[in-house]
Amino acid sequence: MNIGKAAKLSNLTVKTVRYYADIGLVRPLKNNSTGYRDFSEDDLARLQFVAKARKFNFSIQECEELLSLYSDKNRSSKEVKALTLDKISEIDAKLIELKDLRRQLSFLANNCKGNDRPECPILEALSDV
Amino acid sequence: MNIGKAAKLSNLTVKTVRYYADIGLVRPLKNNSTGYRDFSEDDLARLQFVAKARKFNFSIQECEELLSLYSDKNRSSKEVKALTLDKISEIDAKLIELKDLRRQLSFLANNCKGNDRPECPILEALSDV
DNA sequence: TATAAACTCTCCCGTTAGTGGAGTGTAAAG
DNA sequence: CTTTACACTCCACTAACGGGAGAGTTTATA
Repeated sequence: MNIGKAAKLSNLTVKTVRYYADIGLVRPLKNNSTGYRDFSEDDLARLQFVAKARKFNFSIQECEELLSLYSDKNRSSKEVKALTLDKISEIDAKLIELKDLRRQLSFLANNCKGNDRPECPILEALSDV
Repeated sequence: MNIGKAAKLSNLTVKTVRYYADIGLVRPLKNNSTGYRDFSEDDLARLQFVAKARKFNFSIQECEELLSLYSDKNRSSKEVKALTLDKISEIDAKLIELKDLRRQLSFLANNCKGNDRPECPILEALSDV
């Protein structure tokens, strides 16, 4: 199938699919006369897989690892689970960081009157070394 | 002062300070004979301000806005507070997204035995369109 | 059949906020 | 006087695409 159809069926943009082909995440055949890419059902499955994994915050490289595990019928579920747990840890770290940030910003915002006067504890905090 | 000192006093790398000078966030004088940048106390204050604001997740552009409010003695604290509240909303949105992601990944991980067998509900979920 | 619309291609630049390195010049210390 | 530390510019690279130009291809319509 052409790139437009592959994109539609995987919920990706044509640009993104072309990019994935460029970096070798999928390897569609190429029509010699037109230069058009020809995506197989397997290519489509990979695109759909990646589209989903990307939504789960997996990086492109991690998607590649997952894909190679996916196509390896002898893989152990252990490896996949490890990758997933790593990703959860990453998310946890980010959550902690963001919560802390939110706490600090809220504190500053709560102490700022937010009126027409220039006194501003937020700016004071930022300029305070 | 030279860039090394400015970097040290603002807890930034020399590379980063040079970058901030390149994009005009600070405008140190330049020694004509040596080409060395010469940072004033005011430049330093701006660097320190930005270093801190960046830790609060403000983008460079937002740092510029905050800086211009900072140097405007007639600004109203309202504007600064609005920027801060926007940032908090942004963080909230990210928190929701990450929590949801975590929930889904945990669910998958919990259902995956993580052993030497190939059956893996994580991969199944990713390949399931 | 002619033509217009829709689709595809490659190439290049821009995004964010810097980091790394090469090659070269300057200043301070021994 | 030489080594060392510091400074400079310029270029390339990062992640994951998006935008747009300019050109070729396929399909639909008049």
